[in-house]
Amino acid sequence: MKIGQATIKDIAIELNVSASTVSRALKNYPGISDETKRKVKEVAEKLHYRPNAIALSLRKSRSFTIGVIIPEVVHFFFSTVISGIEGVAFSRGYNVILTQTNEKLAREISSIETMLDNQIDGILVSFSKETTDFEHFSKLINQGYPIVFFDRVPEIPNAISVMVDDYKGAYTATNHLITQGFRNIVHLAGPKNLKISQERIRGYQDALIENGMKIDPDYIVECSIGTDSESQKITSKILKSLPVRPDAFFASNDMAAVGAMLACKAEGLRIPEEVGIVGFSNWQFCTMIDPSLSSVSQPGSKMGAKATDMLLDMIEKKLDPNTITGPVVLETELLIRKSSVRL
Amino acid sequence: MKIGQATIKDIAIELNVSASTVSRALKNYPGISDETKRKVKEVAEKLHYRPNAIALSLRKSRSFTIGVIIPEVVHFFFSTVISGIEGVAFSRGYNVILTQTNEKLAREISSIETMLDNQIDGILVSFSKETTDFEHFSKLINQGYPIVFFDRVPEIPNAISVMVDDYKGAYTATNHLITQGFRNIVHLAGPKNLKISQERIRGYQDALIENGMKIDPDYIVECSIGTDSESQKITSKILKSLPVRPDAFFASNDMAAVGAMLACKAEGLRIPEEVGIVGFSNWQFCTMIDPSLSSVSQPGSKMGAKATDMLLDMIEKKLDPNTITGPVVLETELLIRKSSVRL
DNA sequence: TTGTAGGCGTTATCAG
DNA sequence: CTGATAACGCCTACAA
Repeated sequence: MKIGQATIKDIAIELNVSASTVSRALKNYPGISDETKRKVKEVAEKLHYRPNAIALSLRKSRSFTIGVIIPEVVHFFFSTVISGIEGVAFSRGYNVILTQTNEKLAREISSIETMLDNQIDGILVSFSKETTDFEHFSKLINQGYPIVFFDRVPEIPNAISVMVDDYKGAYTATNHLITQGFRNIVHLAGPKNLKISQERIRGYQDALIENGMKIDPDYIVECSIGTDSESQKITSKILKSLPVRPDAFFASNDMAAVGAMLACKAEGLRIPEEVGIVGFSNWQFCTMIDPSLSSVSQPGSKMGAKATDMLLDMIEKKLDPNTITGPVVLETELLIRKSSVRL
Repeated sequence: MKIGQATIKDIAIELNVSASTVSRALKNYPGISDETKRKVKEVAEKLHYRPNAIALSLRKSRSFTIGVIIPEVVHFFFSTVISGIEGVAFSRGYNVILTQTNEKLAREISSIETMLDNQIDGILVSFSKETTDFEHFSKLINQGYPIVFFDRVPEIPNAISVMVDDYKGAYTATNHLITQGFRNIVHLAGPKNLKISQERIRGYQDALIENGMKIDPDYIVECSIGTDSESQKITSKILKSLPVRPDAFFASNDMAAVGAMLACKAEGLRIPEEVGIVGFSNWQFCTMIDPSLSSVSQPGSKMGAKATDMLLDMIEKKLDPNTITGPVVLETELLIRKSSVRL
C-alpha cells in the first residue's frame, strides 16, 4: 500500500474493474450487481478508503465548507456565536473555516478573497468596526453568493441577516433603571457607526422620552474600544465633569459596565444604592462580580445556529433569498441582578 | 464573462496562447518573454483572475489549511489560543479549520477524519476529557503526519507538544499562599486523567512538602466539570465536612476559584482575611471581581502562536520532528491580587 | 520562448 | 451491468 490515502483507482486495480464501477458501487448506484458492490465495499474497507474531499470539491465546485469572519475570537459573545455555528455546521456535514479580522477592514477583505479562492460554499460575517463601505459584500450578494450577516449587519440591499433586538433590549434595560428610581442615566455607547450601537442608543432614548425624561447628549458617551479600563477612565471623568452627577449607567457591553462599576467604587459610590448599573451581553462574569451585574442577555449560540441554518439552506437551495424580507430578529432578555435593584 | 471565477484557460483564450504559458507567466517563470508576461498579467487583472486553491490542493496534495481541534470554543483560555493560532496561520498564508469536540472522543475522531479527507496539511490538537486512548493520534504520527498538541498533551512516543509549566505554576501559587500564612490549603483539581491536572496537583503537593506541611488527600478535591457552580457546591460542602476548616483554596481554574469565593462569602468568611484564594488561567474577570482574584496566568495566545509556528515549520520541512526531544514548555506567571494577600 | 500531454481523484455521459 | 472518456483547474516534464 502506498503512502497516503487509497483512491478509487487502487480499489479498481485490486478488483480488475474500472474506476467508474467502483465509484458507482460505493454510492449504491442502481445498475450495479450486488456482488460487485459487495466486493468493492469490502476492498474499500480493507484499504481504508476515504473519498478525497478536495477532488470532490474540484469536480462539484462545492467544498462543504463555510467561512466565518468575525472581529475577535477572544470575546465571550462571539465565542458563543462560533460555538453555535460550529455545532450546526458539523451536524449538517460542513466544515468551518475561521478568520478573525481584529477589527481591520483590510483583513476582512483579504479573508473573503482567500475564502472564495477555496471554493467556500458560503460566508457568515460580522464585520469590523472599520468597515463603513460594504462594496466587498454587495458585490458577492449580487452575484448570488450565499452570505449571512450576524450581529453587526449592514444596511445594504438584499443582505440576509440575523441580529438581536438591540432596540428593545436597550429600551427594557433603561426602563428598568428608571423604574428603580434612577434619574440621571448615562449611556455608555458602542462605536456609533455600528447599527447595533445606534439601536441601543435609540432604545435608551425612547425609554427616557416615554418616561417623560429629557435626552441630554452629554449623557451619551461613546466607548469605542469596549474594554473595562477604557470605560473606567471615561466614567471617572464624567462622574466629575457632568453638571448633575449620573446615578446610573446603562452600558452597551458588559466590560464597559464593569469599568463603570469599578470607577464608581473608586469614588466611594455604593452600588446599587447610589448608582445603578446595567450591562449588555450577559457575559459569564456577570454573576461572579460583586454586586452581580444586571445585563441584557444576547442569545449568541442561538444566533450562530440560526445564521448557519439559514446559510446552509441558501446553499442547498432550500431557501430562496428573495423570499426573505427583513432581518431575523432574536429576542433579548433582561437579567436583573443586584447592580440595578434598590427597591 | 461567465459566472464564477476566471480561469487560466480564460486568459489563454483571450490571448491566443496556451494555458501553460499563462501559468508560467503568472508565476514569473524564466523563459517567458516580458511582453507575454505583461499581457498575461494585464488580462488576468482585467478578468479578476484568482488561482483556484482547490485545484492547487488537488495537484499538490497540499491545502495550505491547518485544522484545529479544541474541546470548547467558549472558554477564555482556548479562545486566546485560537486567536494566537489564527494570527500566525494567517500571516504565514494558511487557513484555519476549526472544530470543537465538546469534550467528546467520538467527535474528536470524526473531526480528524474529515480533516484528513480535506487534505489538511497538519493538525493542532488539545484533546477531549474523554480521550484516554491515543491510537487515533499515534497512527497519524507514525505516518509522519504533522501534528502538534497544545495544553492537553498525550504521553505517547514522538508527540510534539507545547504546554505551560503547570507544575511550576501550581507550585508557585501554593507557595504564595503558604507565605501568606495560610495553612489548610485545599486544591480544587481538574479532571485527574489530564496531565495538566496531575502536574498541578504535583506542584501543589511539592510546595506543601517543601514547606514541611503534610499532604492530606481529602484536601485535594476534583472539580471535573470546571464551572463556578460546581465548585461552589463542592466548596460549601467541604467547608463543613473537613475536620479542619480550610483557610485557602488553590483552584486549577478560575471558574472554580470564583465558585469557591462565592461559597466562602456565603458562609460569611472574609477574603482574604479568613480565606485566601488563587486561581489558574487569569481569565479576564479576575480583575473585575471583588476581591480581585490572584491567578496563574497562562500565555494562551503565545501557546497558540508557538504551536502553529512549529506545525507550519514541520509542514514546510523547516523543522525535523526527530530533532525534538521534549515538549516545549512556556512559563506561567503568578499574578498576585487581593484574594490571596493578607500580610 | 511556447505548446502538448498527462495527471492529481472523482464523477457524469455516452457506449457497449 | 460495466467500461472508456472527458472534465473540474492547475502544473510540469518533455517536445518543438
